[in-house]
Amino acid sequence: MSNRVRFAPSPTGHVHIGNIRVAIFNWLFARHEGGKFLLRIEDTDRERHTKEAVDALFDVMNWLGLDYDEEPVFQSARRDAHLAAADRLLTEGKAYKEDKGNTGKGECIIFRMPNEDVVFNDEIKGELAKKAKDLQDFVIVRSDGAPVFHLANIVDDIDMKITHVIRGDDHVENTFRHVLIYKALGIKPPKYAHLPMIINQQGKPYSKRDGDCFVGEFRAKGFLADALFNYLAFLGWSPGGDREKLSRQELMELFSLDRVKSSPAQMDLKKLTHLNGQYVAELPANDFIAAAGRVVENYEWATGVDKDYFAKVCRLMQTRTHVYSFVKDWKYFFSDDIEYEEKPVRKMLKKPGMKTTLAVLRGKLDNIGFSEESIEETIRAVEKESNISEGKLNQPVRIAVTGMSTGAGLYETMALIGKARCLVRLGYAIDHLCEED
RNA sequence: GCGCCCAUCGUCUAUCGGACAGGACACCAGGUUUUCAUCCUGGUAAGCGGGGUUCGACUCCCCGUGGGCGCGCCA
Repeated sequence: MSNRVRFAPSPTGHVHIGNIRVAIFNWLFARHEGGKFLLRIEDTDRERHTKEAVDALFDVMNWLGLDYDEEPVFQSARRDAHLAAADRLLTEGKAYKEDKGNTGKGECIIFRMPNEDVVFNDEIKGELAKKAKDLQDFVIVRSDGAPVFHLANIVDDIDMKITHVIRGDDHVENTFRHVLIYKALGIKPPKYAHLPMIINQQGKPYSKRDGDCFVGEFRAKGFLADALFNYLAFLGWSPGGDREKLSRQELMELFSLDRVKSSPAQMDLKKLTHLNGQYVAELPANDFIAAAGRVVENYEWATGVDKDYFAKVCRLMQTRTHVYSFVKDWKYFFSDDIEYEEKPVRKMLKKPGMKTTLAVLRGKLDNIGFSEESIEETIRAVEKESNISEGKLNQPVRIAVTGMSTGAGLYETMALIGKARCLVRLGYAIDHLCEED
């Protein structure tokens, strides 16, 4: 029989990065093995399960290309099956009823731990064992009649014929109990593989307070699904070679559980950004234009931009856009109300003689055709006249024209922005940013 | 507290008893670009500590230390 794995999230509205990585590993395993990747929505925690939360989950999975093979199973719809299993355990004496702790809430059903040690072989961590004395009886059905996670999870896995349970490290302790339930039910447990956790900058488990912990946030910031997928696949796993940028197809072919590490991995935003930049750079120009266009819609300075002009800006900026959010710095292409970086202004513009030099340059630029070549020639000429070494005038001009110290090639940028605007900005810099000579 | 797990450059990792411990991100330096970004080259940087086992340990074992997880009528 072919392998069957499942991703079994409890939808809360936001999909956590750690959770989605579990989904990715399950997906990769299934696709590598030619098995089935199934989805089960564990929506039994009534108060948090909403239609929106489930939709958000589907949306994220779809975005990342995590396609599943059969209709998703909703755990809430399987209550009868869970309860039937509990009844069976009850009649066979493997569980009992009790008002645990005399709460007055009524009787719940409690699984009776057999007095025996438990051992299972984890595909990643190796043999894991637990002494009988370290395990206690536990509730499987609440006094209000609702099945508890441990029971529901197992009964569903059995019915879905799950062969490998690939989940987070935080479930290791549960597994000892789960193995015992399987045994009580007379069913052979699946194989288990526990993935190391993802930790934050402080080396602590990722929490909601860390920011950047939901898939939606990465998407909103302009990370590409393929890049995030690639990056996450390499957290806690590596194929062993020197390559780190791998296509989904390659990842699928290379993936195996025995190369998953068992120590936790820290998320590195810089590295993700770098990887993402590589993916962005090789995007077809039109895809980039379309995506950047969607981002730019968020800024009033880009309303009503000319399509051709925008395409030209994109052509200039694509290779230096590591993440779409960088588009926020494109304002100077579209508006004269630019924001100046303080430090470069101080360093490059507030220099003795700069005011005069820029004024001379402005005067000359006013009389040329404003092609890339002529702009360059003019700057060179002014440098010579003003006794400035070659190339040293570029940065001051860049700051004056764009407000920033980095960007695309200066001449291309100026030519694109256009003569009129460049002159206005040069004028502003001369009057307001330069030091009096 | 008890139990289980984990431990290589700052970070992600390779190594599966014998190599100058390799790569990537970040960082630094140089080169290219008469500017910026890319790009190229080079560099800094690691086996938690202590015992064993062995001819030989990052690798195997034990003890510490540090960290994580679990010990719910949450999932």
